[in-house]
Amino acid sequence: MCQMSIPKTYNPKETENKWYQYWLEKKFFRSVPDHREPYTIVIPPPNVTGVLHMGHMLNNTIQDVLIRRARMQGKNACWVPGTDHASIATEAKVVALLAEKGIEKKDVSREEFLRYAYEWKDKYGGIILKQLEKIGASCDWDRTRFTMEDDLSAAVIDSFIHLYKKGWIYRGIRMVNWDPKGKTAVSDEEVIRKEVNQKLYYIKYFLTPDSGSHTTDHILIATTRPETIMADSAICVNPKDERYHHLKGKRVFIPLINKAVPIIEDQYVDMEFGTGCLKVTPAHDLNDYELGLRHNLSVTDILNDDGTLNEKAVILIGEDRFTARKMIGQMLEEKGHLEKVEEYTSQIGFSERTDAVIEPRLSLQWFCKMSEMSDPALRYVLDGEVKLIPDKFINTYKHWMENVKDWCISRQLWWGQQIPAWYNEKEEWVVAKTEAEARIEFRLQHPVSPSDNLRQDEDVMDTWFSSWLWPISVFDGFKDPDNADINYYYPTNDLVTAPEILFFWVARMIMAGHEFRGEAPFKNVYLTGIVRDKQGRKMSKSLGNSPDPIDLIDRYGADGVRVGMLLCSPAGNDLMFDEAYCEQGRNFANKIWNAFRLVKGWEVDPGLENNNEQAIRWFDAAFNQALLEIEDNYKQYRLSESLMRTYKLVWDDFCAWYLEMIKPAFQQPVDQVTFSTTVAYFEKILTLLHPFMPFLTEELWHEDLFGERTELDCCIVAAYPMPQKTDTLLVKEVDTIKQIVSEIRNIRNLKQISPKDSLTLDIKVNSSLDYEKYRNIIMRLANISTVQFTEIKIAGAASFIAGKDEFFIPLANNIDARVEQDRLIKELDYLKGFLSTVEAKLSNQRFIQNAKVEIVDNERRKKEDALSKIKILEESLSALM
RNA sequence: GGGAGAUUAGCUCAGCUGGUUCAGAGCACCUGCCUUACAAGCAGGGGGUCACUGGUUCGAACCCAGUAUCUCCCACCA
Repeated sequence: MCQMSIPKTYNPKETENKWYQYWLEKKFFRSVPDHREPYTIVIPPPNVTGVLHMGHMLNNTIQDVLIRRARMQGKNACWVPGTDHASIATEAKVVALLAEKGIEKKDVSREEFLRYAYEWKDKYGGIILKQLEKIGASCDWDRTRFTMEDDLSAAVIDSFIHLYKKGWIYRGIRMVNWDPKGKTAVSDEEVIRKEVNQKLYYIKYFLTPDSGSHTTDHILIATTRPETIMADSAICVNPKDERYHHLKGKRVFIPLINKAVPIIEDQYVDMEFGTGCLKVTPAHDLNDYELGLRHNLSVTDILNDDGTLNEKAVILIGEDRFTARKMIGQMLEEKGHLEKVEEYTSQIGFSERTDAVIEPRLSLQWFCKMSEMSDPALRYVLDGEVKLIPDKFINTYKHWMENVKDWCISRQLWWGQQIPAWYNEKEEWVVAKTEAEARIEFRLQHPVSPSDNLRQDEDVMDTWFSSWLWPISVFDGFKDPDNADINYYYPTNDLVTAPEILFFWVARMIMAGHEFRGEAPFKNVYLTGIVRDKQGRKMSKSLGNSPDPIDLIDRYGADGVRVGMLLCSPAGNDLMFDEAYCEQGRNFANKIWNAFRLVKGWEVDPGLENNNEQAIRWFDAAFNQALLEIEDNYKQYRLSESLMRTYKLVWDDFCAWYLEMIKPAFQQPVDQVTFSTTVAYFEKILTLLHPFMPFLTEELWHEDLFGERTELDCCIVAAYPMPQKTDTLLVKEVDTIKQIVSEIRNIRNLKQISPKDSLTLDIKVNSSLDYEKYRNIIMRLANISTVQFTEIKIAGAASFIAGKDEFFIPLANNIDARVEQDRLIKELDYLKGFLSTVEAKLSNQRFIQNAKVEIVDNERRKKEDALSKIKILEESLSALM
């Protein structure tokens, strides 16, 4: 037989690369504006130096499913790929690379450093996009963008100037989150808070001699940061705190450096915490800074930008802040200043990118005002113009938008777009695109100031200040605001991203969309779950609990991994990933492969008549019913359920039932109608499967079973099936037939009758179902040699009821009357119990009065059904006795 | 400290407007099968106090209140 030439298992390795290349060659991913309806997704640009992890795998699989389906539905599907320059992360990597070569960042010029950075980017920048190809991502690669390429950088600069002119970007000294490892400021959103075990030091500050008191010679202060005592400007107590009233206006010495500072009073101090005394360190704590402003305190910054102590600290100059902390602890101990040390846990901020402990630091930075932009951005979501899926994120979004603070957008880095501000020797400055324009600006704004030796701001902008423009800039909406692409593709349709960057990115894109295009950048935001391991831990490099997606693809095939990924991705929830899901995906691919082998092996005898009409009609109905449910799930972005329904349609309905119904006996030919219809069904199934399993479906699509294909006749662009009217009655009838088949198989199992031994079946029909139509199907599926209709109960037979009808399998001497009896009694008991609950309902006057008519009618029907079944069972039982 | 969500079979989850024989699916498990498409398979089967306690209702997995546990987000308590 010819099927012998086809391997028994599907081999993804051989097909995946072949078809991906073919799709590329034939430009199926390419999209240009035309008359069709556009369907657009912009990729959340991965870090240019990144490698594919499970989060990407999930994210991009979802995008690919959506884009492939849209493409097959005849839309002009455009998926724009690209990468993000990720300033801190990339710069950190380049710094590390230089360090390996023994070079320090401060020893190279900006130009040299950027050369190294570009070298690194060119070497590793493409990796993640190549990896996306492996998963089958059908991006329009001709549109690949990079957030730091010239055009996109220009967009960043333009938007900066635009917002500056509006007064929404300003420069100022503020307390910022300082990353001492990256040596840069970061935004509030880039600070990750973690619970950390710390020590709470209780330190004695002795009163100055002129403050002498009869009752005390010192005041006790609790702090987690003893290394900052040298920066103390005051000691603060709550004015209501009677314990310290007598110390008001007195002064204490800072231990070790013996600097005198005042004791002040402020409501801010919590009397319950620690000793009720707070050391005020305006340079190194946001609250203290504000306290300092209120009380006119001096600000002493004792830290360098790398977190070491500077000369203002007086002692331990050059030591790292954490080393200094331990050393100060010891020194205080030695000098008798340390009362005690307690264990203490509290939340500490860490840098998102470098994981360094964030240092609150006063510095001169650029900020973007958020209040004007957050209002409209909030409205888009509240009005439903931008849908968040799942919608539980609306609340979080709202809360953030209503409490958003100004955005620190300057970074003390070199990798990124340099801030377009220009300074003269007097530190006066203007904002302008180029030095030449800056000079002009200077003459306008500072006519008497020198403007020849201009110097551009050293800092670059936050990466998110370029990625928030992404949906516009990838279509050159800044460079050429009225071009064909932006007019056609913008606003895009769906954005698929992780909830972690809802504020970082999504919210800001909506702001930018509104500000620069007057329109939100997308209609739907699908927020995926977080990929976790079986124990529920987030997958991360440091834990080493994340499988390599490429390795998974090697082992299970891209389709298998895609299916596995989606199977465990309930809409809106985190997903507990387990490789077993990939195995299930692989097995599914294999199942389809083997269904193909079966059909492929059939030979057609044109002389044969079709006697599978009912099966054929049924599968058509079953397919349509499934399709309706699948479509409904897609509409709600329940991809996992959409896939599961497809899975069951293929495995259960098509393979387990339909193919078994029509399958010709071994080495027997099949009739033409059955064959052609089955091939057509198979083809339809391939289209339904394609978004999930692009490679396998494309491979099968081109098998000659499906006839000649022209070059461009590919599954990737085949028409996606449209839901038709479904014959639901037929589906219901076949459900009954399936039940009958299962009952017979069950009898075989119980009586240990081999499936090879045929049986006979007698049916006592009490309903209106026309079993004649299903005679063939029952005979084939249950291996029944003859089906007879009977008016009376058959004695000495295994029996069961389906619907209202009775079925008998005569089993000569194989019937144990007792067992039969027990079975019947059990069923009877259940039915009687059920009947009594129904009757209880029906005899309840309040139920009759209050319940809807349909519900009451239904209960009556249930009662009748139960009664007639009970009657049948009782008769059968008495026949047995 | 504030807010949001969750809790249904061993695991991962559906269960939509309270009402159909409603307690489901997939996987896992158990039993029997290498039945010429597929053992990555076939057939059959077992498995649940719907977290707990009350309430509303003719009727609650579903609505309300409280309790417990978990997850996430936000927040400056040294």
